[in-house]
Amino acid sequence: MDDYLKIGALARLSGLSERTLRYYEELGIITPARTDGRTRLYSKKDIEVAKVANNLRELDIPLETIQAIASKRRKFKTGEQSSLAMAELLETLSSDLNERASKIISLQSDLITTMRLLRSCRNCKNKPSPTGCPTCPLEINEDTPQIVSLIWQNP
Amino acid sequence: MDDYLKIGALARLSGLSERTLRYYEELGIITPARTDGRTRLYSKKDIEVAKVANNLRELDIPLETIQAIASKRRKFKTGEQSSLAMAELLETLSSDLNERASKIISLQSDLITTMRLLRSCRNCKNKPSPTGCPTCPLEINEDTPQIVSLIWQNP
DNA sequence: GAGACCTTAACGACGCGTGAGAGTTA
DNA sequence: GTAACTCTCACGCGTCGTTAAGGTCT
Repeated sequence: MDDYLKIGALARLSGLSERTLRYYEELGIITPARTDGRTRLYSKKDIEVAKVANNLRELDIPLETIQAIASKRRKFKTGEQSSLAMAELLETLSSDLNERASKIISLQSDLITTMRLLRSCRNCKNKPSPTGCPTCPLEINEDTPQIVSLIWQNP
Repeated sequence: MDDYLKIGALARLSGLSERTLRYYEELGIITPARTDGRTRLYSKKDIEVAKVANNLRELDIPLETIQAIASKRRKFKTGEQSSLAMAELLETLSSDLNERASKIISLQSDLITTMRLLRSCRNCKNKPSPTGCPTCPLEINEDTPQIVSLIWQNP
């Protein structure tokens, strides 16, 4: 009995809402046991699964992918086949993550450059627009990070 | 005339769909000119904005945030005020990205460990389940990555 | 009896995909 | 004039958040 959590306790522990936990059950991602009164009982394994699912969702990994990882193994008869299929899945995920990571890194450096440029507007009394401040350091040139174009639109 | 793109051309160039470009206009993120026949004409600045928006969306940064960055400046009268507010926005974004990056890195190392474990199932003829293969290297111990619990559920 | 839990059911937001039907452009 | 493009609705989906009603468990 002590080995099981009810939904509220798991929600607090895992960071997922009760609604979300029920929804994941609908999708077959977590399959808790039940009492006679239909109260969900989450085992230690279920708890781990909930945490992992939350971690993955925080990286915006689609539920479809999570579901695939959770269910793929059952579709095979031997460890051989299953491990091959699983490895392929994880490989795909891993290379996705690599792409994301490199995008994040390059965006980070753009952000830092942009914040440095912005610091030189610290005492500027001009109107913050291309027409109000035509010599603004934000005015686009070759070295300006792309993201500046989002800030420095007309008017 | 040559300086403007119509929606189809921009879609091909930016990676955003036509629908998405129209939606971003609804939100005020991109505001193209129009011909007399209401065909949208995107300037070079608009094109940059579209690309940036796409980059940010590929990192699952919410449109709300993109919209905020695109519109915040206009709400202030001087460069001073605007740059302060903008810096705050970018700061928040940057620290979000830091968190994401570190989550990605730790997940990546879990994935690599897991794929290594899976390689030892390469010639296994057992049924891939805790009961079918009780000595499986995936069986959870202290060093097993959390994500394995997603793979290695019952039955 | 109080508080946590159950189910069903429904509505809403976000970020678009998809299609219909009509109009524009080269 | 015709082919290719574009326009404006408008509905639908996934992933929940939220509220509600009415019941059950401990």
